[in-house]
Formats: sequence, C-alpha cells, structure tokens
Amino acid sequence: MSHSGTLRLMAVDREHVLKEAAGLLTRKATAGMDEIAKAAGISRATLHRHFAGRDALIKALEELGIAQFGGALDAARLDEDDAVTALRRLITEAEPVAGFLAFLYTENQLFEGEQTNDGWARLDARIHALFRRGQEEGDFRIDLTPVWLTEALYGLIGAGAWAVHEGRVARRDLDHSIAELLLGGIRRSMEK
Amino acid sequence: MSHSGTLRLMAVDREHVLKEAAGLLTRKATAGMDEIAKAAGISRATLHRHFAGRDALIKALEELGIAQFGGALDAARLDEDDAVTALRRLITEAEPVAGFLAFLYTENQLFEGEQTNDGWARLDARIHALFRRGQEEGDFRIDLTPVWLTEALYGLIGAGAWAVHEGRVARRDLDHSIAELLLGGIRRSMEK
DNA sequence: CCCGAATGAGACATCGACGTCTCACGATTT
DNA sequence: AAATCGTGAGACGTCGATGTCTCATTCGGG
Repeated sequence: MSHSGTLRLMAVDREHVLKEAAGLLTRKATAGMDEIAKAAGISRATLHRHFAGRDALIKALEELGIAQFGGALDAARLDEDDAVTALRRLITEAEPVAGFLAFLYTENQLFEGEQTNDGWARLDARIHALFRRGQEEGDFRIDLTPVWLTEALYGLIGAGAWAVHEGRVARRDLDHSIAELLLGGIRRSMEK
Repeated sequence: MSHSGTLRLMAVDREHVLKEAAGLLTRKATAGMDEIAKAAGISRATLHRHFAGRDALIKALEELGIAQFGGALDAARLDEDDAVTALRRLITEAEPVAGFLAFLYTENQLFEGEQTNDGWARLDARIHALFRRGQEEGDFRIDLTPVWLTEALYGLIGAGAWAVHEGRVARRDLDHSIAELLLGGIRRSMEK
C-alpha cells in the first residue's frame, strides 16, 4: 500500500523536524516558526502541514523530551548496582539532553495555566525511587527528601548545561563535576 | 526648589513600581505592561512616563536585582568566620531574592545578542573569592573549580526557589536543604 | 510520458503587545 | 480663585509573529 508508505515517510520527516527544532530552540529559545523551518530544511508552509501551530509543535517537543529523558533513564539502569553507581550513570546519560530539557523546563513555566504533562511525573517517580533506594541501602543520607534531591539533580544538570553553553565549564568535565558535587558536596571530606 | 523635590518623589515612586514589577514578573514572567501597571497601582500611561519602554523597565529591574543580590552578599559578610559559615549565611540571605534572580536569569538568555551587565560579573567574583578562600583554608575540596561551584550554587538556589514555588518543598526547609546538600552532598558521610 | 501528491515561495489577514498621543480630572501651589 | 502638574482613561497607529491561502514547481509512481 502506498498509503502506509506515505505515512511512514511523514513520520520520519516529522521526527527529523522535531530533532532540528529541538536543537535550534535549545540554542535560541525565542526562535520563530520561520527560523525553525529553515533549521529543519523545509518551508514554513510545510512546517505548518506537519504541526497545526506553534503550540502543537511545543507539545510534540515535550513528548520528544519525555521520550529522550525516559530513554536516558532506561540506559542508566537505575535499579542495577548500588545507587551511587546508578546515579553516576544517570548523570552521564542525561547530560546530552540536558540543554533541551532546560528549554522545555523554562517553556513549561510560561504556560502556567495549563496542566503539566503526566510524563514528567512518571520520570520524576523513577528518580525518586532511585534516591529512596539509596537511602534504604544506607548509601544516601536520609535527612534530605527524595523530592528535594530530585529537584537538586535537575538544578545541577541544568546549571551545568548552561555553564557549558556559556563556555564557563568544559563539556568533558561536566559529568564529573555534577556527580562529584552532588554526591560529595563542597566540603572537604575527612576520609580522603 | 520644587524641582528637586519633584525628582525625589518620582524616584520613590519608581522604586515602588520596580518592586511591584519584580514581584509580579517573578510569579508570571510573561506579564505585559498593562498587568505590570495594574500590579503597581498606576496606569499604563504613567508606567511609560517612568520607563521609556519594556526594555528600559527590564534594564532597571536588572539593576535592582544586582543591587538586591549585592545587598545579600553584604549582609552575608562573606569574608568573616570560616567559609562554611559564610556560605550558610549567603544561602540564607540570598533565598528571599532567589525567585526574582531566577527570573532575571532566564530573561537574560532571551536577550542573547547583547552584552550582559558587568554587575553580574562583579557579584560572581565575590562568590568565587569565597569558594577560593574555603579551598585555601582547607574547608572546601580543591578538585572542583570556584567557577563551577558558583554555577552550582546558583543552580541549587534557583531549583530551590522553583521547588518552593511549586509547593514541592516547604519554604522553611529551603535554607537547610540547599546548604546541607551543597556542603555535604547526597552521600551518607562516614564521620557521623 | 502523464498524473497526483507534496513542497516551496509568497501574498494576505489576524492578533496581541507595545508605544504614542490627546483630553479631562483632581490635587497642589500660588 | 487661577494656574500648573501629575495622573487616568482611552483611542490610535505600529510592528512582529502567527496562521491561512493560492499557485507554480517538483518528484515519484503508474
């Protein structure tokens, strides 16, 4: 059937457009539809044929971000090994999508009125579980809640991505910087 | 001279308008000039009499933010006591203005083209100095750069303010949560 | 080779936010 | 009381981004 073939091609193109849009908006959050179209290598008209409007595009990007971050969580295998090792893997896997996530993060707070996508809550829950496991296994301190630890992780990943974007931190140091600070804190430890 | 008297009154009103604008924009970053005027209790016309336009208003807000954060740094007395204690004071003093700072932070990245205000660099330098002192005095680890520690501090304060705004963290726990995580990290310490 | 679907280019209308202007009102000063 | 100043209300024009539409072109399958 040429019909399903057409649909498949559309889907592929859609995916490609989304990726390009994500890359552009990560660098320039205020990019307009014309710039997004140009970045994706298509015309503004075709962009509107794929996505009903800017809102629909952002929604689709949110889904993409959720899927990508979910994939990072999968790749990090959060319930294998000890929680410290799993957290290190999480940071490594999340770093490539950190900039895009930061964009969606700030974009969400501009919607303000509408309900946030359930996908984020599900991702949050997986990270909460990691921190809880670390606490139960005695690796993590218990005087800070998993909710706060999750927020702090997001904050540090976002700050790190931004610092790299601004050239204040080298990308190759990022994983290590985030993981070491988050795990050990600023204080010089006695045990070393 | 009634002239200088008029100027003084204008300045006072200006200050008041700026404070109200800061409060509103902290809650709703997309607020328009009409909403800002209403929040300040003046008409849109008068708002334009005080500030040439939205850009000028944002610039003035940036100055206010720099002044407020600078005041927080002063109040924290960064070069007294040991660096750990000073950092704790800094977090406590910075927390009330964290939301507003976060707004300016995200607002700055939308300008993108223009140069950033020197004031931020001066504030950064003061915090760098605190971290450097902590390293030199042996309180802070030396494998993380003061630049990264500063970015991380900003990230955690911003994430904390947002978490409070979202109701995920209690405001009264914020200081403690930020300071403990930043200083000690997630890992359960052996020394306790 | 022919036909249809998808695309690109551009014109066009819409919409919201912004900035400017005018006018009338109230308060303060003289 | 008269003049002046600051203000509020609102109309008006501008501008950029968005969304829709048309039409010529191109590409691929039949």
